[in-house]
Amino acid sequence: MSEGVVAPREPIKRDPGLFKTVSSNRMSEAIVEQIRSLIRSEQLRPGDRLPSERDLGEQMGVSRVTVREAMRVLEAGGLIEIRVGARGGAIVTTPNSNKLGSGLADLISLSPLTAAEVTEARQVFELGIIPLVIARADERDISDLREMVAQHQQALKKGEYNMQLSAAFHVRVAACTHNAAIEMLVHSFHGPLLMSLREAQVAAPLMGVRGTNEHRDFVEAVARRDVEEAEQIMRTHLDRTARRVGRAKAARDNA
Amino acid sequence: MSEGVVAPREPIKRDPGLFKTVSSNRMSEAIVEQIRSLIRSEQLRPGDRLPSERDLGEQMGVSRVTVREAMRVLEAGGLIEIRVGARGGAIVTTPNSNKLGSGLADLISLSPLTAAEVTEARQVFELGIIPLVIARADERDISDLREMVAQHQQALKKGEYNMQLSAAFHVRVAACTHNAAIEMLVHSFHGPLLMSLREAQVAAPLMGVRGTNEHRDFVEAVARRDVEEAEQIMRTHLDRTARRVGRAKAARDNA
DNA sequence: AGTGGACTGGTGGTCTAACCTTTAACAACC
DNA sequence: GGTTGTTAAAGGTTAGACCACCAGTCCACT
Repeated sequence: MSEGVVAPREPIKRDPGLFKTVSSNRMSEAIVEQIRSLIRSEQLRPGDRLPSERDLGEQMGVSRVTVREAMRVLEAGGLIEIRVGARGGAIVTTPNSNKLGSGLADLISLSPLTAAEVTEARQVFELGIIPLVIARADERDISDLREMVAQHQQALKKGEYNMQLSAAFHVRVAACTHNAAIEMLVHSFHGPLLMSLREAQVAAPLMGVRGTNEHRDFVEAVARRDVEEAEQIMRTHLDRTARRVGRAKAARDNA
Repeated sequence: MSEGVVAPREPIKRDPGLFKTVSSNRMSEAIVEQIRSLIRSEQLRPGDRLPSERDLGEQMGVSRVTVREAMRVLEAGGLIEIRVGARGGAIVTTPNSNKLGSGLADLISLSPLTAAEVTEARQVFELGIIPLVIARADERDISDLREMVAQHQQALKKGEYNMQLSAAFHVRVAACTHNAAIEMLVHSFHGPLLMSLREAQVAAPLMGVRGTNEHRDFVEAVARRDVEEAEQIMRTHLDRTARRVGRAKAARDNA
């Protein structure tokens, strides 16, 4: 009797992402979504200025505090920039990989990822793009790279070579793919990584000489469209970095 | 006369980062920094509950509104989770790749990247990790993958196969590298991609059959530790996806 | 004529003090 | 024993006020 009738079924568990879970019933969140979608649909473009908090609140029928919370979220997400004072207000930012990189850096430094893991991911990626680099690098790319290497070797002689320059080289190489996503990823790899490698750099000042030489050889391999050689050089180059990360970590662990 | 005397020099431009630009003066930002550093230094650990907004404001000598803005920023950054109701409050979250991935997805989807670019980056990365996958996949990984493939083929028969399942497979493959950074990256690739592919999926219902078969073959290649074969299969698999993205874009452009 | 300084209006930043909504826990009731 | 109401604690929202900041304007003094 008690069993047969309309068994009290479990709440539906399948299709967990079906009902757009959404809402959270937070007005500020709704505002965030609205503005975000306006930006996404390009009805709001980088450089545009949003109405003032007071106006926005009035137009949307919410209080200023609620609008402000939405602004905080959008600002934290790097979508808008907020300026105070006359002619201030919220301004839609041009999304750049810097923002993305710094956001990434924050999350990475707070996440349980180790520098070794990130380095390995970077190795995989930077090696993987080499065929694309070689297939797509044009004259401009190659002459840029050659010039960059020359400058770096100059800087090295003056003792001004540093990780930033090295990072710039790797980013420029990635740019040879003419794929903004790849460039951006490599760019962000070199953000948090720099932080965790700065200590390592001090302990390994020789990196500069070998590193820049490898950069030079790599560029020439690209110029010759020699995939094998380029990969070989880059693999060696990145492996050394990886080992350095490993050593830095070991040193820190012992300290 | 008027030229020679104490030329009105330009304001000093060198050392642009000398005066540390005085940060923000925003109290809420100071609170964010304080709590963030508490989390970073592990004085606050995942699962810990922060004091209530009212208490926090009292302890820090600021109003509740200000505390709330800080909470919004921390929440947006994925550092805390906020629950309403009794025993609610701000809880330090365990940083997981989901949070990071969704943040990434947001930035990617708002940046001027095309689906094709992201897809290509994904191809590079997912192909690049295959040697690692094969080197490190253990028994557990392989049996998990086999089981997953079986489930997906079941789902396919019932017409319940979808992009989410496919994405889950690729993420599980990445997890075989036992590198959290790699897993996270692949995970985040499959966020925005899903969005841009949903339309494509409707137009290409056959994907499921071929796709799951390729998944199956790939897993067996991994089980045999056959790098060449695995790479070959995955390359074909990803190429088809890439072409589908291209077609979807073309269709959209024509519409 | 040119410069410096005060003024003004609009903007974000913060505060106060209230009220509403949601939720877990507990107590009371059937 | 299970359901249901109550309560207290938490976040969510509102309204109104005040302050700090900043660009532009204008005026007085040099």
